[in-house]
Amino acid sequence: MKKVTMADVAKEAGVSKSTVSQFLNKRFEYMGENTKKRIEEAIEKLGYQPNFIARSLKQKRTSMIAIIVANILHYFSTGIIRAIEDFCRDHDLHAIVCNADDQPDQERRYIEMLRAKQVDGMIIFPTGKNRDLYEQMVREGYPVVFVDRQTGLDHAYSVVTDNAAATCQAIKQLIGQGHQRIAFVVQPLMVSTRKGRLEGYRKAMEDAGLPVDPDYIVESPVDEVKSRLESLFASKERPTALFAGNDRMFLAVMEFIKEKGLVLGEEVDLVVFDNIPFARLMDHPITFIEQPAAEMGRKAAELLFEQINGGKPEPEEYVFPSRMVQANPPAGPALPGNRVDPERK
Amino acid sequence: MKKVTMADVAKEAGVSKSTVSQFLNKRFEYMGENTKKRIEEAIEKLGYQPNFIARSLKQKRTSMIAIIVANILHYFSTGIIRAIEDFCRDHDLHAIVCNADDQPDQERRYIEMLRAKQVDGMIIFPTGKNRDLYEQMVREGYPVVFVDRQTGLDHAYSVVTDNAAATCQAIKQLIGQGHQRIAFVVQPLMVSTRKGRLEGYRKAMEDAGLPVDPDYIVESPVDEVKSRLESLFASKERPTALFAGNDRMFLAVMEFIKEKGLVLGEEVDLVVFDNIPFARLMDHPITFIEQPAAEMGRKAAELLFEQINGGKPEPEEYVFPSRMVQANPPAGPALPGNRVDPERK
DNA sequence: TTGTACGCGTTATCAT
DNA sequence: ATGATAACGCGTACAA
Repeated sequence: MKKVTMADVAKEAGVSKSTVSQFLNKRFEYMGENTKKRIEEAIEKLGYQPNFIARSLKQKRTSMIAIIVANILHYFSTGIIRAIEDFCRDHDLHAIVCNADDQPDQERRYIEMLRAKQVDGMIIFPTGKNRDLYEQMVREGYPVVFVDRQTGLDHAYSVVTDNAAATCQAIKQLIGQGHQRIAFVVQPLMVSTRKGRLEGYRKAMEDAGLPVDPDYIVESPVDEVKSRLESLFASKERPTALFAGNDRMFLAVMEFIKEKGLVLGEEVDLVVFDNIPFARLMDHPITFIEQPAAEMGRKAAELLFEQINGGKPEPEEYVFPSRMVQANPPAGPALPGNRVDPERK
Repeated sequence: MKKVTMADVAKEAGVSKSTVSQFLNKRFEYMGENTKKRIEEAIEKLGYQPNFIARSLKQKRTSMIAIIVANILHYFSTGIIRAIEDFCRDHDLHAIVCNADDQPDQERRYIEMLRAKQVDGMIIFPTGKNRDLYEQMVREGYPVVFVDRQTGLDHAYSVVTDNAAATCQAIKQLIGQGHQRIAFVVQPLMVSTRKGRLEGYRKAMEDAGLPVDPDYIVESPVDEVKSRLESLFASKERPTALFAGNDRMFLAVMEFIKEKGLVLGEEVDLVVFDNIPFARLMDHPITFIEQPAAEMGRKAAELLFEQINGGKPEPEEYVFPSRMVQANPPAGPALPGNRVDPERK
């Protein structure tokens, strides 16, 4: 019940605290075989467990890093987290995960708390609204890596995907299939990822000489998407394809499609930025843009690890490519009625 | 860049460390207005941040609790975690999450590490294989709450659901719909939840006077389920209904159903223990058994909190009821061809 | 009302 | 090879 300390072990083994400390830190070079054994036995007998808190106080390092994730509900986030944890397991680090729930205040609270707790470094999915904090950390040389979203800061380490390029490619594929009215459904454009994806959409449309109708750009919180789509479908010519900005948008869009009784692959095609675990269960063709979460998480962890150990990795920004994944590629005829043959223009 | 300590603040403000400490702990009772202001300014000027590590060492409490989850991939787990985090936010605690990945060794590693890190208590989804460790913690009076699964330990706090009763009810519903050959698909029966669910299945079958054919009890790791079902469907009379032991089993079972081209609600009915976020997107009728994750998480956090503060909550075991949720209740005729009218026996 | 001095459990630096 | 002692940054009697 009582905490047993190094001093207890030392007394039990008939040696001094420092010798016990040496033992624990595996500095056996000058240690006699039998003192070693005596200490071992004392530890065993007393059930001694070292106190990390005390060690951290002395060493000024906690062997803990923190992951501050903007929203843990994204499947992509958990993929990154798992990769970081794997890295940590192999490098004698421990990761603690905090969920900002898309709220900048929470993010700020966590960052401040974690620095007070002396975590050795952080990997942050920035909400985007705490630039002053981000900047301060970078300026002070505190180890930090930004993931998924860009901060616009100089000399900040970041790991992101090619949002614009991947989206552009996917939209071009839709256009190639004959789609001309493509709605772009996205959460409020506060963060770099969403802006990048929109940019890719714009580029694809413009490259194809298609108009970018602002009405087809549905910028809305997740819980309002259905009604926004409802009005879009009521007031305008219906889009023949939809782009969902991430996995949570996808759920909302799917609910809309289901309630509306639309048939995917016939009345409407769908592209989703993000992969999801149940993609294979979908009964209809959908295109998912998959980001390499595992590689990204690993790279972020590596970058942080190097900084913690005093390194200055180069380069500072890593951009990973995404790839398209087809769920249930359509087997039927090439051009359902709602599309325009791109050759027949 | 340099860490600024209480001593620096004291010097800057021209007072002593203890006065600064009083200030930080809001013991203003006997403090002069102007010393107070001077300290405030000094803190501001130096950008002082208290060091939690040092505080923890002194106070023997870290204000951190740990959640050790058997497998974070379960949707149910994340629901519980979120509820615990909410509670912590309101009680000046911080929760750190560790994923044992269903591996008892990992669980053991985490538990030992976290105790060394002096976390104030733990909420554990036990893998089931570390009884000695669990028992030791309970015996030492270390604050701990077990969630989801039972340990079989006396005087251990636990929060679980009525696995047997809920399963029994769901199976009875299937039987009431005319099903007689119901396959029970579950991961290896190492933990109490799975055993409880099987017990509920058995009871429902026996109560209805139906045979419990061991071939219909498919006990298998997730990644082997498909082939196990394959052989079952090849060698025996096909089951007309399936029970999936949890959400991951559900994914595997659905893949099987899809590959096999079976039509849910017609050729086969499905009951799943666990709810999932995309239940509403399913195109076919499925019954989900939903556990009250939020309430369970909250209760677990409360039980832990009370223990940390020296309380001995009563009772020790909390059993929460689950409820059935229908996705896409069938609108069509009551008795498709593959079922037997229960009245016509 | 404020300051002094010690303890928390460990590691680091010297001695021995 | 091992031991004595001083940090680490904070909280807290107790003294002033």
